[in-house]
Amino acid sequence: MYKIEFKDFFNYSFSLDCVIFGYRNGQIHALLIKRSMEPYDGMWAVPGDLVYPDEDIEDAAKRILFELTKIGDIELHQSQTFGQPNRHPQGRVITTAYMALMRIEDFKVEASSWAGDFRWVPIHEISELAFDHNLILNSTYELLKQKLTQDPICFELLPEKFTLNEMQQLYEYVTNTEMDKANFRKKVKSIPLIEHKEKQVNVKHRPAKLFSFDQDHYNNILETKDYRFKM
Amino acid sequence: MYKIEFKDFFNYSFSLDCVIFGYRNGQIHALLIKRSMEPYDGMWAVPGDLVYPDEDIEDAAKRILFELTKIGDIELHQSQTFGQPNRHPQGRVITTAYMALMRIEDFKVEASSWAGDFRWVPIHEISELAFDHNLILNSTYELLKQKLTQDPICFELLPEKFTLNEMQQLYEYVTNTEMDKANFRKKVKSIPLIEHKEKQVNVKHRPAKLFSFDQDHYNNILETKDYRFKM
DNA sequence: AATAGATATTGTACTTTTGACAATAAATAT
DNA sequence: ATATTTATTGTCAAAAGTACAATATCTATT
Repeated sequence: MYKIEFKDFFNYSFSLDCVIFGYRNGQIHALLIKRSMEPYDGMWAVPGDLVYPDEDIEDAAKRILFELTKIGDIELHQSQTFGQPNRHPQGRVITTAYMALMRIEDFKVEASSWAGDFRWVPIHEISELAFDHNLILNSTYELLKQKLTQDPICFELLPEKFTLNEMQQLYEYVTNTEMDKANFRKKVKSIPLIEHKEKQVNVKHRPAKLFSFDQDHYNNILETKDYRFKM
Repeated sequence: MYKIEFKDFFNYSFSLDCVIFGYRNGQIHALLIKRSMEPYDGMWAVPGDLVYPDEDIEDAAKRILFELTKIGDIELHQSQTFGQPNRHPQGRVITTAYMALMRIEDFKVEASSWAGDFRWVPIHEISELAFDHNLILNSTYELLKQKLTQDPICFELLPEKFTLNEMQQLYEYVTNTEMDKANFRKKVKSIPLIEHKEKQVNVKHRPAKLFSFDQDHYNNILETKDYRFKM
């Protein structure tokens, strides 16, 4: 039996992986990058990076996200932590996954940030990824689906102004069930949304009313009513 | 600006903290240990330990739990990961919390395991703990409360055979609301429980029927019915 | 301007679930 | 036998959920 010395306990490394989901064409996509270094050179992966020695992990997740997308001030949800001893070929690296949701059209490429290529890939068309990233991605997608039924986060995926049908399609997609329009509307009516006078444009039929979600407005309403989001 | 070298990224340490909840006298308790070494010598803390270099983190959580309680084969739920740079005075230690639920009466002390003292402390009477363990404990208690409404885990806290009133009291405790007996029963009736012919003994009134939860039985029923636990 | 086509939006009737509260049942103690 | 105490079941109205029908409002076409 070998003896473990104290210094052996400071031989770990710690990384973060940002699972970024976006919604487009009725499908949830994940943002993947193509690795341009070993290990797993050339393979697709969830964007991640090592945590700096003096950096808080939540800050690190924000930094990585900003370096990649130039988007700050976005909400991050901690997902799970993965620590199989052999998950990284170059040493003991434990990783925590964070989840972020964004509108794909808000995403602006910044050449400087990542050497390799990147892609939005529909969640059901993702092939083999580097490391244990398939596991990380799938677990985090499960978290997303769960959170969508409990918290008003679908609005982070939908356009700033959206129709109720767009919202319904998103829920039909993630739950994989068809829903009745009228009944869906009844349920949504209890959510404190902002109702615009504007309507859809460039459609060749009756245009739908546009709605949006405002966190402050939502919080204000919740102080008077007691309402719990549930879908 | 200092240059970070590759080796600096392998200067971390990684620990696990096991938040163990038990139920007794109508209150949720957490198992705490008294530290008998620096740092925070003499303070109470959530039991935790460093992860061995070749050890999977879930295995580590099971090991720690077993060393402490001699209980194996218990379900562990990953809670959150905490990584503030200064959370450990002796270096950069990132920690993942795991949650375990048990019946306090099943707990057997083993002198060999932990030098210091230990205690079951009611969750609302916990004072200042070592490290950021108050944060860890509170966050994990929130997770417990949330899981209790979604998954059939209350049975890990209740006695093997329990009455519906005992179950109701547990839910009244965690939600901090009084519930109607009749309506609580109606809700519980849809959960596939085992109903015993036995009744409560040593009570000076009409004895209540005893129930228990069996995971296999539960899973079997779920294959035919489509039922989703919800409290 | 009238009409067809398409989707948005509202309404209605029925079923299921929830919530408040009353009534009955089964034990112990006197 | 009766009082006491808690267990368990029943009832009824309100609320929420479900299926489906009816109406409204746009564009495109004649």
